[in-house]
Amino acid sequence: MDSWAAAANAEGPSRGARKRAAILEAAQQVFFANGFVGASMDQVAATAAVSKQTVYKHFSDKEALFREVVTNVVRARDGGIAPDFLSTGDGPIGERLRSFARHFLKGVMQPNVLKLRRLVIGEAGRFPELGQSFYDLGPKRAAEQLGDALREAAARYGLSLEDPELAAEHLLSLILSIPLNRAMLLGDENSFTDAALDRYAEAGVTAFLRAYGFSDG
Amino acid sequence: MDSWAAAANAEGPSRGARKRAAILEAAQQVFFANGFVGASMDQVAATAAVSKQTVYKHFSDKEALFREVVTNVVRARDGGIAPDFLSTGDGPIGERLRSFARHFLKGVMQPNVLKLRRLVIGEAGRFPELGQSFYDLGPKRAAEQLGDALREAAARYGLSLEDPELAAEHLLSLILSIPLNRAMLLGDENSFTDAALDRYAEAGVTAFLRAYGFSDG
DNA sequence: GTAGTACTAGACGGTTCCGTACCATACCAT
DNA sequence: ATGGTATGGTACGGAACCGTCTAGTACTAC
Repeated sequence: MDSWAAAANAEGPSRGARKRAAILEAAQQVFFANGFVGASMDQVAATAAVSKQTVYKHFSDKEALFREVVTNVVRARDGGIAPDFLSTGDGPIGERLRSFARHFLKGVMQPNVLKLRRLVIGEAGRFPELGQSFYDLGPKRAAEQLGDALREAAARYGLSLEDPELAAEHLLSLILSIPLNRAMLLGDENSFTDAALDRYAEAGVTAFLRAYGFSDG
Repeated sequence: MDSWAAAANAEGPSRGARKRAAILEAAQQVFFANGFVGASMDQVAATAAVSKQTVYKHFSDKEALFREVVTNVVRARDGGIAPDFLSTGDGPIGERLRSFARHFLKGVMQPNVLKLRRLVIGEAGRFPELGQSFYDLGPKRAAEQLGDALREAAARYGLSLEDPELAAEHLLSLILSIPLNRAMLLGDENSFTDAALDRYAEAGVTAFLRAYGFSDG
């Protein structure tokens, strides 16, 4: 009879879980648009089509909700970057890096990731631990994983990388620093086409290959 | 008798100008610490040791004061970067770039500049034109000026730079992307020593010279 | 069906904040 | 000295917001 109940009984999330998810998504939207101080709990409740009481039944207060939103998005973007790079097996280093760079840059430049980054930077004073989480699971992880991959690749090419993680950070800087910096300061309307991002990826990889002595291919 | 009045008559700023400056400095401090929404006008007045009435006599409202603070700091850091690079005359390109890189990185990583950047990024949605100003007078100008200098230098070395501004942005990325990214996300306590910054500058310039075919020296 | 839980809708106290108003006081040119 | 102006101290209206509370309603499990 009740298809909702049936679906819920079969496999769907419980009512509470559904409400909770709706609140988190609404809160993400509101916090992304207005920042922590600028967002109001009434606005979150209204956007989630939920009573304010329900919001406070799921999250103890505004700060807790904010932390949940941020760590939620950070975790969603988790999983690391290594697969992107390693999946292409053992082709020529240039193509592997270019493929990785395009994919990675597209990922980092997604609107939600940009909004999260702006939010975390803006609230770095109020929530230092969130900045730390973002850094550890984002740039830090990327540099570590890419550094490992670069060391292997360099060995295969008979090159010695004395500081693979620094090399990785240089590569990441060359790839995404230009568009990311622009996006941070100029807002979301001023976004990039995929083709433009690909050009930054290509140019960054090309410069990196020359800087670190990899023969292009 | 009245040394203040005498000084004021001789050369000092008027009383109004002094109050205005005090308000701007206090507002800078309060906005940097709490963001636009988080800062209160009462706090600004108290920090400036000034009545709130006086604040509103000099600045029409909170937004106007905020804009003044930001454009003020942006202008203070104006003057461009070209002098740093060009002043060293026509020595070897490697040394000129290393000297420039150390100086430039130290400038960008000053606490006030970092705080301003965080503030502008955090409020980019509310004040897009401030992000634009910051970008135009900061990264944009730096890339343009450095691009010009690089084109000249390349010509002298018999190299052809097909896109000097991209090369300049690559150099700037290599120099400051790593510490700047960290500083944005991890807050001010986690700051860098001058020696650490110098290492980033050196490593970035070294990578750049190899990437763009300049013989090091 | 029925008990128990989750939810809705709205009001409320307490607080904060913006921008203004009022009046007394300190400053400044003449 | 003195009149006019800038400022200090403070209170106030109006609004927003957080977190709580109260009653009534929908849903879920048994």
